[in-house]
Amino acid sequence: MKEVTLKQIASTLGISITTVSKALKNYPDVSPKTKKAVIELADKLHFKPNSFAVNLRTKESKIIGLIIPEIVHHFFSSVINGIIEKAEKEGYLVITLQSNESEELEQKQIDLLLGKRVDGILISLSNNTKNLSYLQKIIDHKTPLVLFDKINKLIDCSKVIIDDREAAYSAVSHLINSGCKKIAHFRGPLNPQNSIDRFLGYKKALSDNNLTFDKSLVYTCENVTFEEGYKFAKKIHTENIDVDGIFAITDLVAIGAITYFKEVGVKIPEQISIIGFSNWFMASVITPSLTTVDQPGYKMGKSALKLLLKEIKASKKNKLIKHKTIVLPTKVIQRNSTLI
Amino acid sequence: MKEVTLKQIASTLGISITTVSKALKNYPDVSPKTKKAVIELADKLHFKPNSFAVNLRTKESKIIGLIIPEIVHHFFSSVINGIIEKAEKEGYLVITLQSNESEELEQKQIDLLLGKRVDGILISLSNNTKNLSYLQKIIDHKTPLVLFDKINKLIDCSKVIIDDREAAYSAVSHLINSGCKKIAHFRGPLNPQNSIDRFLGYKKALSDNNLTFDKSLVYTCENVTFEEGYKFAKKIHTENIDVDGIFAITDLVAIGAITYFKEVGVKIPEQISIIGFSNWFMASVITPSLTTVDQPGYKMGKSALKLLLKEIKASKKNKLIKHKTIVLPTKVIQRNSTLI
DNA sequence: CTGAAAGCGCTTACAG
DNA sequence: CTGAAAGCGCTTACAG
Repeated sequence: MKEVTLKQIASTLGISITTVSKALKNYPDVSPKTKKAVIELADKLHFKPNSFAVNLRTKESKIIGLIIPEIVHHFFSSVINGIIEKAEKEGYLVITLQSNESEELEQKQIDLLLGKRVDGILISLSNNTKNLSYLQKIIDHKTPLVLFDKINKLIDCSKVIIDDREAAYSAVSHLINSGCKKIAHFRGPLNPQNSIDRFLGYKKALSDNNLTFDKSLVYTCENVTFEEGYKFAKKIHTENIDVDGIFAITDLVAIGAITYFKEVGVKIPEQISIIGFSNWFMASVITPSLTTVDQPGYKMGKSALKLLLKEIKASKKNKLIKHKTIVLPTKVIQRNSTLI
Repeated sequence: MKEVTLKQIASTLGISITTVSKALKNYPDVSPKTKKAVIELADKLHFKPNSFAVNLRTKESKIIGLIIPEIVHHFFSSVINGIIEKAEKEGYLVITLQSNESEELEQKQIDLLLGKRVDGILISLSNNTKNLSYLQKIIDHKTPLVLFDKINKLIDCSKVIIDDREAAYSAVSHLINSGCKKIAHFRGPLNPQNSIDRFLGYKKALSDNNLTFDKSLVYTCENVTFEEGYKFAKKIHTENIDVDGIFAITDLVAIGAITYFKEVGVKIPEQISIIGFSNWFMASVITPSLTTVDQPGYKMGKSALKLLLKEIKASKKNKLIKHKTIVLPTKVIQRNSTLI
């Protein structure tokens, strides 16, 4: 099938390419008669402007780049959902890439996206990202950038996050209010900001409630997996460590712990209470159902895209951009893995 | 930051744009000396060819379009994972869209992707897709198309699928071999091919094992949700319907049923066996763990992309394309929701 | 109201 | 080995 071009329409109608282009874009300086003729023929031929040419002229791709650590992940897939849905409504398409928690891949992907000349970039950083020069490169390149969820405070750009410290504080307070006195924390890796913040929220909740912080009760999940939750639960059980509550960095880790305790007959929540983080669908269907902190993925995706679009529009007009940080609310979802 | 162009490099070096372009593409007819000078300067200036211009000239976008019914879904997110990982390795980026099981949206998205002039399109059809003219449009447009998982047999293009009939046959045979005599089927909607095929596999397994097919034991899940699994389990229980095994169209539906039976104290698998389909991660962590059919999402994504790339290459050379259908193997994963 | 012309930044067939 | 020129298909400032 031959592609229809402006030239074709122009020559069939015996008018200039300029006039055809203007007619299709509804410029005021085209006679209604000409306009009508052009539009009719264009419709008939199913004319669609060649986006390659339009891109080249307008210097816009109408494409957003998105980099996340992992796609097969309830929270992140919810974020993607929010992003691409909103983007589509606003006339943008989204290229998604997965860093697989690799800093090296993430940097390569940033280059790919800049090379494609996407109009803006959304990133949730990998856990291992330390070198910020690539993020700075995006900014120097004048490509609008919004970080979400896994952010880095040192980068000067807009951000969409939850208040991880506050959310963790609520989670641990919930355990304390339900009677827990010795609370362990299965924390995330040492580098990412949100794993640091959740840890700090845990610590603060303990101290505000006059419980002593015991660093031997903090277990670090390097990869934030089911297996690690299982492993640390086993450690606590077999070494007879005195713990009556666990705050896990994420539902997956919590479910690993629950699975172990069930296997060995430790009663949840009677003997030990467990609270997770994120509110994956899974949390509601396991036994016992998991008390957790709801983290609004879909909403986060939508906000991040909205913010990015605003910056794209401002940057097109060469307006000064004031970076914003949006903090979305979270809440504890009470289920059966903690006492009421 | 000013973008570096061929023109700039050419004028700094006092040579022509043509020569610069050739040097960078390592054409043989450029002197080593010139080549060296060009490459060095280009490196120094971090030159990257403007992809808009390249696209316009080469008529290639190096972008693949992907449409799936739902992103927040273990199976589909695994497929996406396979697709974008493989694509990236092969020098392609992927635009993902979600049809939300809406035929109308799906058609709009096909138009969007064709408008963007993607090099190829991958689709897993929505459950409600009946009008095939849009798929035909892709083919008429000479844009390579590969359907996967949710396909339509009437479309003449390459496909990647599992043998749903065979897989369902194995699932139901597994129930029969473990002693079930009255097996219900929580089937999917009436339109999609794979829900039809799974139903046919169910029927065939019954008849091959001399069990009579009873259509009152077939329950149709319109939306294939947890809630529907729950609802039909409740119906069976409260109406005292004589059933000792259930084959559910997907793990989510199976888990809905398990959840209900657990609430009312029906023992699984002693009183009723349940087998799901897909092998979501969730299936391994609920209680009892769910016997299911493993459906290789990641692999399917990879194969579909590979096939598409082959067609893209062939079509660039105007070669005749022989469409292929790849059938990936599945297997029953025995867990605790069925008797051993 | 219409259109000739320049230009976006590249690639490539062709001439020298 | 080098480069002038055409062209990909559009947009838009400008002249008439």
